[in-house]
Amino acid sequence: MYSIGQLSKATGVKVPTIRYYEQVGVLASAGRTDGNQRRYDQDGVERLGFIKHARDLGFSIEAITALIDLQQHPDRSCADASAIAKHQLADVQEKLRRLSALEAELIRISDGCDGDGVSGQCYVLASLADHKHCRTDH
Amino acid sequence: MYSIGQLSKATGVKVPTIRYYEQVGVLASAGRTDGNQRRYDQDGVERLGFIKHARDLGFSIEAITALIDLQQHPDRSCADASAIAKHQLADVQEKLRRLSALEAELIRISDGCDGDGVSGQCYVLASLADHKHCRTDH
DNA sequence: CTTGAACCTCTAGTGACTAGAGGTTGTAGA
DNA sequence: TCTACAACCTCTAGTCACTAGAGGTTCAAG
Repeated sequence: MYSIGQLSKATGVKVPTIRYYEQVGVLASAGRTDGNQRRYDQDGVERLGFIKHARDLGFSIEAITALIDLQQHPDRSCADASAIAKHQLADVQEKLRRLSALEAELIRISDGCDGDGVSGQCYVLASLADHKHCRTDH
Repeated sequence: MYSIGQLSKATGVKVPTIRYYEQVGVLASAGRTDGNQRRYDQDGVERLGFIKHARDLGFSIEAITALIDLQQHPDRSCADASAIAKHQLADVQEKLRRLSALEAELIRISDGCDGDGVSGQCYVLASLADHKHCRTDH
């Protein structure tokens, strides 16, 4: 059996975050000692590992709750799990697309000023003040 | 003179967001009518345009406040503006790096399951449960 | 002068935590 | 068995950048 601190070390998830996960219902409530402290078994370690891995991949708590629910019913269709993963992929790809445009613009802006001038002539400030400088849309 | 609604249309920033910007101090307080309604001049349009453009590029409100402060002093060195832009670029590039790794992993996970099986055999769920499936670190 | 769209302030909610206060429990060493 | 004290407990509030809604006031057209 693990205390919450030991579970935290085992999974790399901070103690208050574990309590938060329990509070919002993504992590099932742990058993308690007589003194009301949480105790976890190996199963608990695995469930939290699943959550951490999914969070690291950017899945929302809501999506993870749905995925865990599916995991609990091995006989159900996995169409939903597939859809959630594809949705998350689309989300990440959209963010990549947007960030690439931002990167291009920021490189242009950054390159225009090496910081040895004066604000009045600063290309960074001028670029931000006037969208027309921009090469991409964002 | 523009009312807050007209300023909103002119800049594409929502009315409550304009009030929020004023509240947190990134947008200077507007003049008021006798009836206490905000009124903006062309200068106000430009300042909000600057904020919007910078927000679209992902700069934090705090960074934008610093940039506007620099803009107000055209004789000051623009080293700080340059540093803020470079920092923002580094930030975006870090996010891009991370998201690219996530994308690769999510493609792998998504490709492993087309949603016509059963949860117990689902590659999506199996991958999330076990980090060992992963090709990249994240 | 009336109508109603647009304005005002204030509070609370979002997501996913993080920080801190104030109190209790578990466990190692004496 | 007692004593420290680290680790635990709950609860509230704060983070960021807004967004939503309540309840009341002002502006401008007809």
